[in-house]
Amino acid sequence: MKKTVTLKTIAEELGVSVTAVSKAMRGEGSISRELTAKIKKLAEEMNYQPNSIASSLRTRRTQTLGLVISDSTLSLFAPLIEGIEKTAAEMGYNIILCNAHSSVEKEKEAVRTLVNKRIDGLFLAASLLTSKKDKEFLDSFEIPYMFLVRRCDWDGGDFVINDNAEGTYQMIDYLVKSGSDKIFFINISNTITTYRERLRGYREALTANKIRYDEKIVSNVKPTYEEGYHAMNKILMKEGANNVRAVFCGCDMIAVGAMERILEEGLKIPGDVRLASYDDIEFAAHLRVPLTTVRQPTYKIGRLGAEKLIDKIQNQSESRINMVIKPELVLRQST
Amino acid sequence: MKKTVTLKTIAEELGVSVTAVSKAMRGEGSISRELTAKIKKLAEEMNYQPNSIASSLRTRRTQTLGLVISDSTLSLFAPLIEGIEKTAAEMGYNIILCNAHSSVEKEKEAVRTLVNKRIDGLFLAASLLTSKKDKEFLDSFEIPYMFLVRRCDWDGGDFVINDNAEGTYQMIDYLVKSGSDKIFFINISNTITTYRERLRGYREALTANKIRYDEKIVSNVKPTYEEGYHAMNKILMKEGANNVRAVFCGCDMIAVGAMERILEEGLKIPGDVRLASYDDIEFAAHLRVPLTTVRQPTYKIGRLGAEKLIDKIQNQSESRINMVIKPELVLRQST
DNA sequence: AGGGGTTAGATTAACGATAAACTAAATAAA
DNA sequence: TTTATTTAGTTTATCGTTAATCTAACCCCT
Repeated sequence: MKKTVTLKTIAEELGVSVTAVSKAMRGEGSISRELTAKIKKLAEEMNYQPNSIASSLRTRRTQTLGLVISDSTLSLFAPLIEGIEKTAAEMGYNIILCNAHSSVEKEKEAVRTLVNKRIDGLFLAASLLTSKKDKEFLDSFEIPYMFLVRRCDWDGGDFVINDNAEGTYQMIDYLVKSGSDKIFFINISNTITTYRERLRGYREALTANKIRYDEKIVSNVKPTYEEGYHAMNKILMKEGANNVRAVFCGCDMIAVGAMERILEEGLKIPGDVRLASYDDIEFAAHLRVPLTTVRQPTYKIGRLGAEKLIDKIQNQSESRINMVIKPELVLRQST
Repeated sequence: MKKTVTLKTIAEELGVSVTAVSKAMRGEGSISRELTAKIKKLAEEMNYQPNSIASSLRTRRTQTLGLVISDSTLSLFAPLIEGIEKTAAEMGYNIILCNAHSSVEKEKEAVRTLVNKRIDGLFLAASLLTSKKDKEFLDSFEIPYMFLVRRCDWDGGDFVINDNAEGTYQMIDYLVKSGSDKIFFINISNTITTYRERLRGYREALTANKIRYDEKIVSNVKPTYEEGYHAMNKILMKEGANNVRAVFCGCDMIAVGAMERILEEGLKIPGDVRLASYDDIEFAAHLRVPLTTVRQPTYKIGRLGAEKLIDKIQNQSESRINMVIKPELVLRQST
């Protein structure tokens, strides 16, 4: 085991001070061109690898951000992660990724671990720590944090989300205007705060179109294929296949399950049943029936979020970041 | 800005040494029950957050692993990442995620950055640094590293992959035995070393079934929807729609593009064209036509890889890890 | 009573870097 | 010529831990 090369190794070799080497490597302070060149050359030759840990301890900066994904399978968030990682990398930051597997306790644990690793900032994606009592917990660490995809329930927090009520409103409005008046709604479960905004959009769109809200055709399930499938099954069993003409799902994963069940029943989409949902996951265009859906621009949310959080870290700005991105209807074959 | 709470803060408050507090917090060494309790209580009250950076500097362990994804969009690797992250978390490690966006230089840069952050080990997923000349580069950092999904080209490296030749062989063999003798092959591009193994499986299966290998019906494209679509387009244009009866794609993303083009032509799958591919991505069962494919168990690869690498780190074992997982045929509607 | 062993904690010295303060020489300004 | 300023470094202290050594008190045994 040969000794690791540090600034000191280089300094001794050249008979200069450690500080001189440190400054030369960073191109900071006043070190002559010649000495800088000599130092860099030797560092290269010795394959010197700066120890970011030591540097971080001293500077109190790690150039690392935490990203906690809480509530869903990772694959739905791939574009979000990609957006965050890309932007962060461009700005000189790395990302530590944690998955909380839908557990509040795991999520808190992840936050603690990340804080202990002295991340410069934290992203909470689709977090479960959105209720007011979580604010104190998050604030206690005194690091900047930002919610993505799902917003916090208190004012003054930073977040980047899409306008769920608006997106749902537009979709329902479109469905009604194009001929559907009874729209079954398989919403995401009410443990996910977003469910409320989507429900609101649904109700407002109905009201605007003078259709009475009927809670008997609204259900709530977890955002998975299986639950979508079963929810759809329940609807078909209860209502009879002929009486289901339009279904709106709270997210694409649910819609994929519902779609499977509808096709299994021998029904045509959109001929017999019109099906729409929310998110626009990557494969929405290539599903059994290409899916009409509301696009939630997760990649963009990631990029914007990262940009803003890093800006905040670097400029210690106190300004609130409350971005609500307009969603976009994507009409495909399923309606 | 109130002062941050450190071991020293606690030690002074209680009039004991910093070491005593350190030991008590870790439950190591000999500190009395009473003092330990007192220390932990105060730490809790002061919301003490251990500084892992300082600890890492001293212990030369960061409990952090690097994961570099090189060559494809993140979403295809979501299960892999999930597998790695989950296992790592269970064993007390965090993951820093880097995306090299198909650039060798970016990948090297990512490795350097991670090494500088003193990760305890490194995963290279679908790496571009698999050729022999990259060995020296990777070895120079003196940290354990492991290839996932795509193996290195030299002996003695650690990797967990699936048996690409075997999987392809089985699929082609199945296609032939079930009636197809002319199987178009849209393989992944030859910049991806895996292409060779899949080609080998293809050829061996043909040979075993006494079919002559015809390089004119084999093409190579990047693993994207667009390139799959265009490759299929080229085939249809050149051969005429009636002369294409079976297509095997080097990965599912290519197949999704090819499928779209085939359906666009008005051809039925599998009636007119049988379509199969490799990977079994999450949505393979829910595509326009549910896709017959070879399952590459990426989640499992992630879990196994993480387990083995961490074991290696913790026990400083020198044993080689060369795991080749048997792939599995998943037969669906498309054939 | 004296020696050996344990227990509970304190002291000291790193880990590898950087910030802050300082110095000596060179250069510019008055 | 004298003073101020810049340049090119050095010295010292510190970031927050932990490993290694050490000490004092206590216990047990013969």
